[in-house]
Amino acid sequence: MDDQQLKLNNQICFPIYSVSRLITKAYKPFLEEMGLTYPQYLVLLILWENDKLLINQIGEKLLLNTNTLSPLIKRMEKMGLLMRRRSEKDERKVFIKLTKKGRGLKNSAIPIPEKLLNTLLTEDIKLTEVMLLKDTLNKWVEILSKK
Amino acid sequence: MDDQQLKLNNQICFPIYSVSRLITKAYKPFLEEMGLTYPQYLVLLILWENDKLLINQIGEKLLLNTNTLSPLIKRMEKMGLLMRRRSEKDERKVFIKLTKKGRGLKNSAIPIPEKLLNTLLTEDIKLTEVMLLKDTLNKWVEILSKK
DNA sequence: TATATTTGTATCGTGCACGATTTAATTTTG
DNA sequence: CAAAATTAAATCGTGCACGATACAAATATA
Repeated sequence: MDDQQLKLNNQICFPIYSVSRLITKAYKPFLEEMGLTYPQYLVLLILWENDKLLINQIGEKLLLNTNTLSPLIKRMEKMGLLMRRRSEKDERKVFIKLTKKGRGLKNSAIPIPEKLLNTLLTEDIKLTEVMLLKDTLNKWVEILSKK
Repeated sequence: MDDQQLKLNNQICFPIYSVSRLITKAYKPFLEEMGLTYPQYLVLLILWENDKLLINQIGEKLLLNTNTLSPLIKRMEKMGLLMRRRSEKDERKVFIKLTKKGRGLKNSAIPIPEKLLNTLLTEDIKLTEVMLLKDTLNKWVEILSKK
């Protein structure tokens, strides 16, 4: 039976799934200092770039729906990182805005990308490879998220 | 403030995390026909290659611990895909073995890798790129899982 | 051979993901 | 304008992930 393609080593998804989890794990010590999970960190990254967003707009950027984001954002509200406020013009909309505390965390986050990069780089993983992978995967995100 | 590296587009982890979820989603229609989730499919891939394994051995291959695998495997046992049997020589060990049903699913799975590849390939994603990415990420798994 | 340590698995609690459904507000349409 | 359709967010249920802990069996050690 021609089952070579069913071997774990030949799968395309398995290494992506594993590397995703391994890199999230690599972030963990840095994020724990800030009391954040990785998805919460992603929400902050977006809010540091955009001061005021709807839940849907955050979802578009992270490719997550409200069934994931609503509870996640409520947890972040409870942590004092952000505020939720209903739009007055359209009561269906909920604007998300950082609190001072949420904005303040940015300073602690500044060194993280470089620290993470350093944990990735080894004899066998060069900077050019990381950058190439990043560009390739960003392209994939574009293509696959539109399907 | 030098915060370029904090922009979502410059993150290395975000595209990996997103592509991982997007590809898992691409598997979904094929796996649903078989009544499987993606992690369950991974367990089957391993058991199709190795008839009889300890939970730990499955975990080593998938980089998952028993706190994830134990309930997952119990669900698969309930679905009639595999059996758990305590070793008689060492009562701590639990051997996992496919049932006939679990072995039989392999035939339905044979076409999946090619189907999935076809949903990935576009004008902008060539086969060589997929293969290169797979090899790079497999190398990363090796390196990162040993840290 | 008791005791301590290690090993293999299971359990617990929390936080995502995500399909499906619900609810309420707004917009469109007959 | 009233009914239908759409939109934005929330909720529900299930299944991972994973740190921490528990527990029993096996092994090592004093």
